[in-house]
Amino acid sequence: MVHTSGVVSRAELTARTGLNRSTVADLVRELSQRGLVAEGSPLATGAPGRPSPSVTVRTDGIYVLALDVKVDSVAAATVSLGGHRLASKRVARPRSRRDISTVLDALAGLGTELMEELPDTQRLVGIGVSIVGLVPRSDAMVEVTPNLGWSDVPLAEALRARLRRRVPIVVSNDGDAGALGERVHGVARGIDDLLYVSGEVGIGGGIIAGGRALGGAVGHAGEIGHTLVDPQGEPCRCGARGCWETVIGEAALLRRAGLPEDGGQRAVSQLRGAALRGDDAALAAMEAVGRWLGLGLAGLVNVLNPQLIVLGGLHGEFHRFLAASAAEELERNSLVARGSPTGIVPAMFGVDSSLIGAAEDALQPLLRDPMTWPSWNAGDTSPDGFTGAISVE
Amino acid sequence: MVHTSGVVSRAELTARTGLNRSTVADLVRELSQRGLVAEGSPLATGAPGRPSPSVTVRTDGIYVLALDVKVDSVAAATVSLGGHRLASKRVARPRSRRDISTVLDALAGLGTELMEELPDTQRLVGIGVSIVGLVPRSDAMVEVTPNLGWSDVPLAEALRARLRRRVPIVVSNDGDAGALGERVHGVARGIDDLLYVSGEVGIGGGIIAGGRALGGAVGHAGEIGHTLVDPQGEPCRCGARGCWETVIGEAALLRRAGLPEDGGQRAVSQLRGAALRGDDAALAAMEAVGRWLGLGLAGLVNVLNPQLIVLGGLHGEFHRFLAASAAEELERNSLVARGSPTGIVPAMFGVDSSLIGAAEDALQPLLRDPMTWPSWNAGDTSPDGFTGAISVE
DNA sequence: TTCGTTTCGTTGTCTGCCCCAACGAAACAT
DNA sequence: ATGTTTCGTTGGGGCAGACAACGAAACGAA
Repeated sequence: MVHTSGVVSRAELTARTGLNRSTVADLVRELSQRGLVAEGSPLATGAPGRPSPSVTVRTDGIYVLALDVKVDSVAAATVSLGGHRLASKRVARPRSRRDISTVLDALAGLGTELMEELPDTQRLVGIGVSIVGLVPRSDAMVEVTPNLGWSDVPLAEALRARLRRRVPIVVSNDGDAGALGERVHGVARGIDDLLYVSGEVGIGGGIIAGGRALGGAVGHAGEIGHTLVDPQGEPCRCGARGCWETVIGEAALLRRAGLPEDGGQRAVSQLRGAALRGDDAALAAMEAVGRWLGLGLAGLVNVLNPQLIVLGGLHGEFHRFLAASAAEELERNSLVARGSPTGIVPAMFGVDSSLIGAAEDALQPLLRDPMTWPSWNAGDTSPDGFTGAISVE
Repeated sequence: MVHTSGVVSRAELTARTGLNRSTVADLVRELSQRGLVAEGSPLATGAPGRPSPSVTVRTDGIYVLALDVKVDSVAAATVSLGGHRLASKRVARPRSRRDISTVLDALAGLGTELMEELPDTQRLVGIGVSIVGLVPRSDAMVEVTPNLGWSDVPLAEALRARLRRRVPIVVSNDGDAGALGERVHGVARGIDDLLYVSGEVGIGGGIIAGGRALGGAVGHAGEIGHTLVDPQGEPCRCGARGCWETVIGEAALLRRAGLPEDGGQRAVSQLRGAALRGDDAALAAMEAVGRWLGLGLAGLVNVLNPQLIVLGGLHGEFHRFLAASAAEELERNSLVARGSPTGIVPAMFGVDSSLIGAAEDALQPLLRDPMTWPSWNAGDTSPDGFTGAISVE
């Protein structure tokens, strides 16, 4: 709770947990002794009564490394409790290069660089990786990434060998991580039912239902880019025909705007400029993609009834140009949306939602049980650099 | 756990709960004192070691009344712990009659009739109602039932007035109830990720994800009948165009088979007969509907990644005729299904899945906390007939 | 400024849930 | 007949968190 809020009064913790004042005091003391939170002077509320001391996350105790693999770029960040990015770096990478080893080397290099910036007293507790591809829940083997051309990559192992840190490495799907990031620290804070759409070259998605990530039987849920919207549509990379991705993906958007559909980031920049200038073709392309976006969302809203739809990546960036037509089409085509108003908002973290989500994933074990986790007092640095459980995943 | 299993050994309860033997013994003793379970002689297992006594649900202690409103029929059942139907009755009703009061009178009459069959020692603890329509999570007001022509019906209140029993009444959507029923006592027992499709006049659905019902923001999730499958398709009752329902619903099936599309149960019977005889037109209709079924399922599987798909109602009945083509189309069109094999099976309870689910809903408060619930020993029958919390919903 | 009110932290006590260990009982295997 | 395995039973104990009483720290009205 302190992690998601950043700062909370102890009284508020009491109210929100439903625990007794004494219990909350005990817990806060213990967390404080472990170097995870700090108690501060009361926040001026203006309300009568004795003021309650504030509890703040410490950003100088522990941290996690977050890594992100997209089609056009890789990124890394060091993230502390509270979701604060201590440092963050994203570098473009040529789309054509399919050599896995090179990508992983670059990624690990980025991560190492950022970790070395931090003082020795700050301790790494986990590594979270988000990648555009199917990631099963059971292990860290990435099964298929149609948009990268990879398959069956033991990502966690490969990164462990390069990073040489004895901490758990968790791998998750780009869409799932984005949803998590936006829910915990972004625009969807506190929202229990949300749909996150990450539009890039392909369309990914992440679903949070009833406050929990929807993973499905093996963790493959959320592949919303491959829902059918037009049985007579174009063939898709996935083998089917008329997938949503084929009408709202980057290629479709560029093509409609009269730009080269494999133009990559350059073409997207051109499109952005054109749209901002009010160029007719660009705006028409946006509007048309917005309609297909809304049409696909209508089906998803009927199935999932989310409270909020968060657009990440491409569609988040172009939210202002396509949200209106998407919302209109959603309203027209969704029985559920008519009875349960569903907002469509851009992601707070832009392309970095999944990076924040990956960090959150890596923090999970600590957050789930901060008390039995080894303590990170500045004093007791173990020679090994890591004293906790050494799990592979 | 005893409720879902019917009979379990105490040792198995220990293993499955992770609790201590002593604790389990205590709990079983208390449940037994409350008249909810009975301890029996050990089941012959043939394994070495001291045999463990069996624990059975008592079917003569408490019961719930389950009610079900479909387009063509209404049904009632009295259901005990363990999901045993003590009595059950379904009556057809003319589809044209839209008079709400008449339907509710008939339904309440059915319920009263079944309850009066039971001895006075058996105590009613709740009433569960399933209905084909949108039911918000927050209250018992049924918002819209496109297929019945009702809107904004205070169903719980109306039934309370007719049934005159002071127990909680819970109302839920037909699809959600069906999914629950099949999961707890039917073909999907113990499966944590499943999609239930109830094909009738309209197509309803129920989703269980991660072991919990997926309700969405206001409880409207699972309206899978209105996902888009063909933007150039026919208009649907819901206001959109090309909904799944328009190509796999009863009307579509009958039309393809050359039967009157509003022929109702009679026409469906004719179709069944024709299919069983091997009539070409009937089989071709089944096959075509199976293809559309699989196509729609492909999208849903991509989004939800269920472990199992349960076909209820019409499609459950005709499973043998359409499952093959549906499975083929699913495999072809779903990226997720290819990596995570997804079975398609008919519902165990046929049209009554939702009836069992409604009963399960009504049992929930008792199951959630059987210890603080008032005890139902034969001795302490209160004059009022109900001693527990008197909640409206 | 003073005093009542409100809200909160602190401390000691207590309860309920569950674990644990030792012992004996009831089955199977040899 | 004896060892092995699995289990129920009993008494003891630990721990999280509730509860109640007291004092402290703010605000508002006189």
